[in-house]
Amino acid sequence: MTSSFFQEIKTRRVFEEICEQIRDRLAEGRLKPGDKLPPERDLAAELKVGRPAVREALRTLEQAGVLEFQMGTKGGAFIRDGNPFTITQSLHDLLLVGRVSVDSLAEARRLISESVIKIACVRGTEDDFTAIEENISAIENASDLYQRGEEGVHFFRLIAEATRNEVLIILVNSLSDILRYQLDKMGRVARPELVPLRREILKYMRARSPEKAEKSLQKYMETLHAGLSKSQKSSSKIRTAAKSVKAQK
Amino acid sequence: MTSSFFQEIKTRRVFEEICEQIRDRLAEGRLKPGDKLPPERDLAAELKVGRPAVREALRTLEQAGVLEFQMGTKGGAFIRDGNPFTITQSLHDLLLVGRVSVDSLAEARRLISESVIKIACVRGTEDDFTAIEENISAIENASDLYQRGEEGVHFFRLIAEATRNEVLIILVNSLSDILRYQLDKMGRVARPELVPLRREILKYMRARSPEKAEKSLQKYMETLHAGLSKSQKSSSKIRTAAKSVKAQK
DNA sequence: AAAAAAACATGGTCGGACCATTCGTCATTT
DNA sequence: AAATGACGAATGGTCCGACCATGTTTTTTT
Repeated sequence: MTSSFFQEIKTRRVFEEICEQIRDRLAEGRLKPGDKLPPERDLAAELKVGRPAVREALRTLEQAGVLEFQMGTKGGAFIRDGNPFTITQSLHDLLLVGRVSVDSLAEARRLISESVIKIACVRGTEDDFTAIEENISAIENASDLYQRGEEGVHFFRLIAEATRNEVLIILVNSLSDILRYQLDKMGRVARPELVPLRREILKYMRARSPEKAEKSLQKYMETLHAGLSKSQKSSSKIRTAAKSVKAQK
Repeated sequence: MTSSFFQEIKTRRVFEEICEQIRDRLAEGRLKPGDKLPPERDLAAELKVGRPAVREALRTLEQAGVLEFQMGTKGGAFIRDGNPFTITQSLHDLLLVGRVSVDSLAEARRLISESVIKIACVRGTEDDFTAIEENISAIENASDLYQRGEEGVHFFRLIAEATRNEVLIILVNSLSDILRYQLDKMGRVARPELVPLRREILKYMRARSPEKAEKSLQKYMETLHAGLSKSQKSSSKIRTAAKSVKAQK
């Protein structure tokens, strides 16, 4: 007999049914990004449930990045085209409750980035490389360490975008945002030794040399993550990154 | 003048403040997994807000995988140790609203798996390999295609677990669950040609040969994902995977 | 002592009310 | 006639109080 002969009994709550119905309409294509849901009161009447149940369902879907709200007349709940920040939030929550470590996040970023750069070498266009070049200049000319950090995350984002793979872009961005926040917490430091490496990476991308670009990126990552793992000892100092991490539009 | 001279005005809603306070308590270490929050009514009184606002906040945190609820006396809201399923849900929602494609999910899984197996070759223990061996037997002896699919996902999970990296485990599981669901939708097919490949992968893992194991995995992935990209044309048939995908405990 | 029933605490749901924000309309002013 | 401002309507945001559903604890009954 399999271990799943009996399945766990879970009381279905009203708001869960509502969520499922809305997700089903999405899957069927009867709801699409940009569409507006009926007013809460109408929805409640139609579903024969109370308004609080509807609100909890909509709130859940908002947190999931499926809905967004606008107030006032002509306001309401709109289907949005997703919100990659939910991935960041989820990963950060897993860090908060100790389910994942900073080390594992850093390693995941390193591995994914190494795959990403190889693809970016192949698929990147001259426009991508130009954008990266401008970003590198922006980093070098950054007026302060904060701005430098912002542009540093952007550096990874631009490389990921060159892959044209939405999932990789989202993952790289989420991991970068979280790790940058963790690095910031233990004090920002200048890393002038990274300057030549960035240009080296770009050079190899333009030369369409995945292996060399990957090698350069590995050196880059090594420098970037140096000292990160020490943070684990003071995990109680973790702060919620949601306040500082910029939402990914 | 920078483009961020004016910053967007965002009305802070009450429930958002409550969420932030709870996340802050988590970050400070004053709340830990297993802890129980005060009853909703008490929380509302303490925060000088209404019970609905508290409920919406708790609901949001439940959806985020930070809280779980139990009913009855001695019930309440408990801090849980995270819920990797939130990642699956988020990625699936992004697929539902068309923000990511099945192709990009498949490619991401392929790339991450290729990195994962190399690490698993190095860090895997004999226990890991034994578990994988038993899994392979389970796949071959599966009574039906459904069970075979279940065990097939488990195959990836076991390899990922050998890396000892929580983030990689979660990502591989999430991507596998979503892709398996997509594959199921277009009809399950037997793939006997995969049988020898699995044993080949395991053989190279035991031999600690990352490159050879990766090569075998690439062949495996190629077969597995064959025909997946056609699914994009009928994206309207996407169904919510939440009903079928097993929660990751 | 065991079983059944009642009491209780807690989340789940409901209905209604009122506030806050936004947009459209229309009167007022210039 | 055009800009300005006041008002009202629609909608989400919040609150209150009540009751239901569930699961634990206590009491009562057998």
